[in-house]
Amino acid sequence: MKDVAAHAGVALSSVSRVLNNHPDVSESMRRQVHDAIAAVGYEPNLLASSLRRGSTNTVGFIASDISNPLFAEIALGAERRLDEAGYSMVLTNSEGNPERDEAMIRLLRRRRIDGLILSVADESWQGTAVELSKLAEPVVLIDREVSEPQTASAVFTNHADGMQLACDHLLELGHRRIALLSGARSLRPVRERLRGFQAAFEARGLEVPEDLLRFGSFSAPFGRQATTELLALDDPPSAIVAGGNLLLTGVLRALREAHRSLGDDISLISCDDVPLAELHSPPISVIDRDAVQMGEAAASLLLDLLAGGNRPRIAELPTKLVLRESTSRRR
Amino acid sequence: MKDVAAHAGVALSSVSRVLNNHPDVSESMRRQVHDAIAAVGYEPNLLASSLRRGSTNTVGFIASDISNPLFAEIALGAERRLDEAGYSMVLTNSEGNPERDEAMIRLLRRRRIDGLILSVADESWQGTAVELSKLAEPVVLIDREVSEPQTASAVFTNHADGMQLACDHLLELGHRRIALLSGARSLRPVRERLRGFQAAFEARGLEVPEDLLRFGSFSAPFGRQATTELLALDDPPSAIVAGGNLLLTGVLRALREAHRSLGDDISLISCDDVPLAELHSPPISVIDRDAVQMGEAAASLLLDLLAGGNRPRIAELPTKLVLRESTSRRR
DNA sequence: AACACTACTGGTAACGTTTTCAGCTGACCA
DNA sequence: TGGTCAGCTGAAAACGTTACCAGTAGTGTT
Repeated sequence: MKDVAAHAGVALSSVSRVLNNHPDVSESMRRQVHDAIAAVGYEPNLLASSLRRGSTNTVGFIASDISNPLFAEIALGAERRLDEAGYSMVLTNSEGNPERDEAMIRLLRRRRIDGLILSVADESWQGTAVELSKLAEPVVLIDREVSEPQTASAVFTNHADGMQLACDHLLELGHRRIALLSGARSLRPVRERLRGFQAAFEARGLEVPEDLLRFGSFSAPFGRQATTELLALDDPPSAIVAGGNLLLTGVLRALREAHRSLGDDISLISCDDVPLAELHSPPISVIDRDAVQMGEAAASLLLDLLAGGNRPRIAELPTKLVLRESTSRRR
Repeated sequence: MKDVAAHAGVALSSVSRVLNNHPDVSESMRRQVHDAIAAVGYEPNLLASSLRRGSTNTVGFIASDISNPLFAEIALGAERRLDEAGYSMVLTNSEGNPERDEAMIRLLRRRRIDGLILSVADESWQGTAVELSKLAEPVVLIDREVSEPQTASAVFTNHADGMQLACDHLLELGHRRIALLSGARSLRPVRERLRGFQAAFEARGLEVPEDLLRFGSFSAPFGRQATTELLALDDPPSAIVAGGNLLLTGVLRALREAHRSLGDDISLISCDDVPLAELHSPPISVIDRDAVQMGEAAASLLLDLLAGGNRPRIAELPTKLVLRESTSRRR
């Protein structure tokens, strides 16, 4: 910038004014400086600018698993919305590890991000709460409830509704032994889905098959192992609800290994629509939601807080049941 | 930091020395300062630090489509390796849009990243070359060849080999009318796969079925449309090779719509192993590669350049053919 | 002719670090 | 006793911006 100023024969501050298109700058000055910028090949230093301004125009996004297409879509939606508003987003990956969550929050805080969108790997992890409490900037949670920043906004999915619908559909088809595979109970979606699951049974005065509830992790290996165990029970389930696309792959592997015919021997509903569900034969029913829209909603809530809206807000997005051929009347 | 210094009754520079554990600092000083840091609740400002040091300890990663699990895995591998080396990675998404590539390179440059890993959306896009040429920091390309930074290292996949193997397998099964669906020719994998495809035919003295070659984009809609068109030909293909997981979903939709039975009416091989390929019925043969390893290799090459290795290097990773039941003898 | 006012410009002090340089102490040695 | 040296510490100058304040020139007003 000094070079530019010297080359244009003007003061440093004038260059700055041109760059930030401040109103108090004459047309001739503007031209002069722009010429000098081109001549010198000037490249602004955003570090210095951010340091001085006290804001980075950057928001952080911590995903718990970026290779899960669901999170990728959420990130996509958020980035689009933020981009429109002139913010840039830095995406990081905790790989489902709460300690990485901690480290990422700390790092982004020290990088002086203006805001944070995240979906923590474990809601009850203390370290995460500590790091978040040290963060003065606005926070938006994605499908998570944590104690610490009471000022945080959040975007929730109405998992309970979708699950109740799905479960009700299975009950309608005559299924009673319905299994539920899900992640750890320290995650909101897991608790909410369980709530919907129970509600469906209770609405009909039926007892919830507690022995068929499996809470482990949102991973393929867990889905496979849990399914194998369930199928080996004396009184095995006639229907399974898988709580996510990774669990689904595990379930399908286990079913294949056990030579069970989907939709025929056993009914299946999964959560979140992925190509695998649609293109499987038979096509698999899912409880779907709009992930891109979730990301957009999260970004909007954050932008609201960044603009000075200091009351935290909650956005709740719907789920919908997509029926395909993986569910059929109990034989 | 000033507060810390005041609280500890020492100089600013001493605090800095403690923080960067410089050798010239007494035990008592270290304790004093650490106590003050805890008391004051000091939080380092990485912007200031980076500005002064002239390095950010950050590398950028520009993916052309983060919701593609393949890129997500590459990013994962890269981030792990960089993390070990004390670098942090900021991930951005060009959404396959070369103009976003440009904008992202510019932004990261101005943020003063120490290095860049990227897979440009379009190798022949001028703007990208211009932005890259202005970047003094080391660059590693992922499966791309671009003119500009001659100093760039790159990690390539041996697509030609895998494709030749796949194609040879189909020829062996008696197929002659083999279609190839792929992305734009301005991408290295597309050219290389075509090369392997042609090589397989030429090795047997057969003519390449030029009318069955379709270059569009790595997207589901293109896969579907191209497949539909191919099936409607007077002399339709008896086998299809799909150049990626998104194309695959399009192909499968089109086949379903046309009521063709996979492996029976038509053979299919896809590129990159995804759960859909393995769990489809029948399971789909693929040309596979290790995406995580690609990311790690890219990071290693970059770290090498960052450590002062100024000769660009190329790493080539293998592909392997995984045969499943989507390929069968031509009837 | 003095004045106020607008429209612009230049100088300079921050922002929060790191790094260089010089200085101060005490120990050791001749 | 004086000198060298190691071990530590403090002061201050950067890094590249932005924002405040003061100033100047020109215009219009009374």
